[in-house]
Amino acid sequence: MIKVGHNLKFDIKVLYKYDIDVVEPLYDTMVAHYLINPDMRHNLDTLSESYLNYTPISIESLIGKKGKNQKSMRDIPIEEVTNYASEDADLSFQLKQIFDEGLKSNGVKQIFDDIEIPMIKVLSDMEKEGINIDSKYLNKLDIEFEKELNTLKKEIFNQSGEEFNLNSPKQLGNILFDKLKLVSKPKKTKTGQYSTSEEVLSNLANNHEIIRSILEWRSLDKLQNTYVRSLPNEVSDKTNKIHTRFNQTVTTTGRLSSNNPNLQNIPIRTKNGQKIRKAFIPRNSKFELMAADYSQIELRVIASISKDENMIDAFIKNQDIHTMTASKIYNVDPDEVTREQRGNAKTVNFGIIYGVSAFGLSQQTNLTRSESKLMIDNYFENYPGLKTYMSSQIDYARNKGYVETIMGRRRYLQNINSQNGMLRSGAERNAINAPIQGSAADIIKIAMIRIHNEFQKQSLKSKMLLQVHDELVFDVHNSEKELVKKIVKTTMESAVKLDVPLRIDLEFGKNWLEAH
DNA sequence: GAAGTCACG
DNA sequence: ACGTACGTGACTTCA
Repeated sequence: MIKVGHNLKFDIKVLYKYDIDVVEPLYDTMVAHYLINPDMRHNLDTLSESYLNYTPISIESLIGKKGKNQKSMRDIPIEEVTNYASEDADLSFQLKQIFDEGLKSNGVKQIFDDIEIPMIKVLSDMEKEGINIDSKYLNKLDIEFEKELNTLKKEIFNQSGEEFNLNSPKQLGNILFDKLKLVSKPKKTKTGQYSTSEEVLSNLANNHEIIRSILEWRSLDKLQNTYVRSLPNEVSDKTNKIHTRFNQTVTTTGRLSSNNPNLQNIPIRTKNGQKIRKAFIPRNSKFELMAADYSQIELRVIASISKDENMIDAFIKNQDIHTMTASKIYNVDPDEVTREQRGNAKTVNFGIIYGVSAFGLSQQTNLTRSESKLMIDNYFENYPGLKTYMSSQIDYARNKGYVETIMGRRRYLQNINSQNGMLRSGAERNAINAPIQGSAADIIKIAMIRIHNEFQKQSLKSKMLLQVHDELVFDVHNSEKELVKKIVKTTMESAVKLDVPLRIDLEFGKNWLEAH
């Protein structure tokens, strides 16, 4: 019997608490509408108004306005709740009839049936599983960070000659640019305030000692507030684990997002950041964490869909793509590519995925704008297939009004024919980026569904816990290490057939940092 | 609630 | 000539 609902993942998780396992087939109208138009809002009230011309009973009329006086559903007479809940079910059922048509006419029925609907149970299971963290360790880290922050704060106030609120960009801007007059023409934000962003401050690092201290204080303060102090508060009393929520209908490209807390932006790039990653641990001593991430998935996707022979060749030969790119654009032997050349090539490769501009590239490198332009021209001469592909994407978007991923997921581009040049070029960058980012999302979702199925089929103790766009994190029982490794590696690498191989890196560890 | 900033892919 | 990298979520300040 098919279960129709709006945001079924929520219902599934509630019912799970009462030991009720909701079995497929499922039909989720929130997910359906996300595929029909990912850019729009997908809440039931809005959809009901725009598709059914009906304004539902508001939740606020039942339990009151948001705030501390808001009642709970428990406090409401059963008759009222019944009325509200049945309307909810009815609306979702009515929307189904409409979205059935929409899914078909938009060509997204298959991705709905084969990817997004199966993902609901995969994500429900990941969320209810949760991940273990070492709160004691984080509390120790808090003390360590606190000491360092105090030292830095004293230095900063000494150097600025007065105390102020370091968290206030406004006050900081006044100190740096009015009082200390670090530059004659400070960069402003769009509201006219002095910009004190990391990007601006880094460029001033040699102008005054205070800058280094501020940058260090900023990054440490961020880590302390967002992770070290917050994560322990997110641990569930019932399970002793952190249960993030994976949003399936938020991004415009098909990626997931994660919140409450966000576990897709746990630090890794800095030394201090890595200390935080160490706090993510297996559930007990019989388990280890295992992380498996796709290597260069977005570049492999663009190589394959653009059919560019040079880029395909590099991936088939399993060469370092950034080194190969540097070798081509600087016209030197791969062995003679310098660190700087490889670094620049890497930036261009990323730029390609985002829809490069000479300006953007010059911002990200130490190249001038004209050097950047030469670099890009040179790039396209060496990867001519990419240039052709990119213009064909833009043409396609202009004609059809949307672009699509390898699995047919669409993104509509309202501004692709706009008279406003800025809006138009923004849409053009989306026309290039969305199919790449979105295809990578399709691929990892397919892998997740198959891995989840296989784990269930074999009744494994090991569990999939997290997805971070191109990475999956597992809690693996010691007795299943080899088996799980094989299932995950094979499934991820064979999720789809491209013109280039898909490769993954996979490691075990006693924490998330070690598994990376 | 918007703006600014910064953590991640 | 003009403003620009793609996609997110969380925290703090300030009007």
